Amino acid sequence: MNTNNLEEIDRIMAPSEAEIIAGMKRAGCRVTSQRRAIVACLAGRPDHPSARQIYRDLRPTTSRLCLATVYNTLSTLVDLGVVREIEFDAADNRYDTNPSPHVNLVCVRCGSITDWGDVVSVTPSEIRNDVGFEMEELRVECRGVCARCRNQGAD
Amino acid sequence: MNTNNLEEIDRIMAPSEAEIIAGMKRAGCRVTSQRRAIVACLAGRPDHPSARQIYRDLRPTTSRLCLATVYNTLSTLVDLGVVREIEFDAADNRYDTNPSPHVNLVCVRCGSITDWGDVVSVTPSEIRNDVGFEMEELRVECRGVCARCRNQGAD
DNA sequence: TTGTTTGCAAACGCTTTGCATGGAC
DNA sequence: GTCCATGCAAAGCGTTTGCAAACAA
Repeated sequence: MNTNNLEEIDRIMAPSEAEIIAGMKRAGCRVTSQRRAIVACLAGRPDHPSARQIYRDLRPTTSRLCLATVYNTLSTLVDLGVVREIEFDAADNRYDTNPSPHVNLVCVRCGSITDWGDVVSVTPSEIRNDVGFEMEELRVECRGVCARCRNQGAD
Repeated sequence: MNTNNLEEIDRIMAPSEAEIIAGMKRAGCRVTSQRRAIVACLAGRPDHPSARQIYRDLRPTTSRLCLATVYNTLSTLVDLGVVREIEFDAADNRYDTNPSPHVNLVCVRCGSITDWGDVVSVTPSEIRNDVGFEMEELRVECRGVCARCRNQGAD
């Protein structure tokens, strides 16, 4: 299987805003207006914004929001397992609501991160039997130049 | 092919201290005592130390060394293509002298990073034809618990 | 001698924390 | 009414930078 439409993947696999909110309530978290806005912002977009990006996007329309709250909320969502943290750049974490294994295509020029397909070549049992390492999560990051940047810069 | 002895991989694939020094000279870089010490420290070990770890290890035996120099030297080595930067944790970059494609086994308990095997499932042409993304580098990071930590903590 | 590299210290950017206020339950 | 979440500001931490001194070539 090789699904090559990333928006389709997101629509099928990623939890919706309502599902995330429901999960938070189930876990005993309080659903504040700020958290609702952050979840809506994250669940609705196909890219993988950083905490700062989310803050900048939300600030004009969200009353009473500070950056620390964005960080705290994202941390909560990561703990809930509904959001994945991508340490793409040492100085800018990105967040992803797509829990299925996939390749992150990271553009080194514009910094965009998009999803692509799935990865099945590395199996937990293979690694465990070999070196005793218990795999919990697989991150595949493909660094390069995205189509848009390739078209813009003549390189 | 599946080479499962990571030390063997390092010995075969990773450039030696002398090779790295030679490469620096070839590129017109000056070989200072600090740079020599940093290269020796990095080339001789199978793990993937951070800049701070290198600094701490070298400080007792290296006269006149500061952390900025470690960062500068590592940056130079990355530019030369002889060292790879691994953004494993948002607040602690790791450096790797193994240029061949492989899986980084990252232990979420002790922070150790070891190499494992090779990865061939994702091909640049496949991605290029699909979404126009020009792949330059593939990073595969497997997060989990290493054998030593599994044995220590009863989990 | 020349120009790169170093040490030092300060700056920088992202992230976390402490505490009083505010709001969800 | 309780207690968790927020805002604010300051601190924390890794990393980078500016500049004069040191040193490889």
